Amino acid sequence: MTTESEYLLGLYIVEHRSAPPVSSGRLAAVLDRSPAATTEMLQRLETRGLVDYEPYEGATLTPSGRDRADGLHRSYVTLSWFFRAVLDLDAAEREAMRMAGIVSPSVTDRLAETLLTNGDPREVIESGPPDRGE
Amino acid sequence: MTTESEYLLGLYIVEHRSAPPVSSGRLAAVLDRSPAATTEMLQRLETRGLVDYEPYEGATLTPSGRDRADGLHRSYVTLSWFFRAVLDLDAAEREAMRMAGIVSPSVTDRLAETLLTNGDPREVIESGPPDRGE
DNA sequence: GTTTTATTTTAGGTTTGCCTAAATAGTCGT
DNA sequence: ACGACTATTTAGGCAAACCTAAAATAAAAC
Repeated sequence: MTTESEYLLGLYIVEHRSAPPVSSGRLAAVLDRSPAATTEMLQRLETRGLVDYEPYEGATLTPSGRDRADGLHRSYVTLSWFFRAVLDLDAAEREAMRMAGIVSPSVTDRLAETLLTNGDPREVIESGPPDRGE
Repeated sequence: MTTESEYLLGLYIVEHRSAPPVSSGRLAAVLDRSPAATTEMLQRLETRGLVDYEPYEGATLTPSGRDRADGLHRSYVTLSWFFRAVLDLDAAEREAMRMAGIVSPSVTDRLAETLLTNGDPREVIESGPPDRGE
């Protein structure tokens, strides 16, 4: 299920940079996979009700997919922030993305809480686009 | 390569609880896999030079495998400590184990550094058995 | 020293995810 | 409207891990 998460998060991020649907090629580039593999996965995600997929057009997150992606994005932002602000690591963006799908919510939730309590709060949660109109 | 890591770390931990070699069944129980899957993996690890494997006996980490496992164990201890002492999560042992094989060393290294600098240092690095005679 | 029991291994099969190459569909210029 | 180009999809394959059931082996019990 962890690969699935990467696709969902990638989709989420791309959807917020330019309007959906997201083409296979675009997503493939972001995730560093072949377009063919990406198409295949998008089709799989559709059967799971997580995206709407239109051949030659691209994919759009369904409400259910967006839910999942939203949680992943929250984790991603938290991790990313932690890596940069606390561990002082740049270039850990990609790693944060990978990890968002792997770490259990209890960990990222607690991490976020801890950061907000002990650290500079502010743009932790709101640093990404948590939603935007259809 | 992440599954491989789990096996190496499991092997490392079991080797330090009772003397090697580690049987398939024992390792299977620790990693929550079927004995058959474990046997198969041990054979694969042998072809990669990471363990010595004796049928019906079990596996022993080679120097090269022990090197790898040692790094993983260091990460594991760091993560485990972080989860418990900073995030105040119990029962994250298993997650720490899983993550040790996934997080890049740069992250766990920096995490360890940061903990040692800012937190209660003490038994962070030395909390596990970092080595013991053959 | 057999037989029973427990463990380990092999056999056979499945799923997931990826890739390359070939086919197909859309798009744009003229 | 046609051809050329580009992007996407399908086809065919492969590798990694896992599982269950059956066979083999080792160890213990009698």
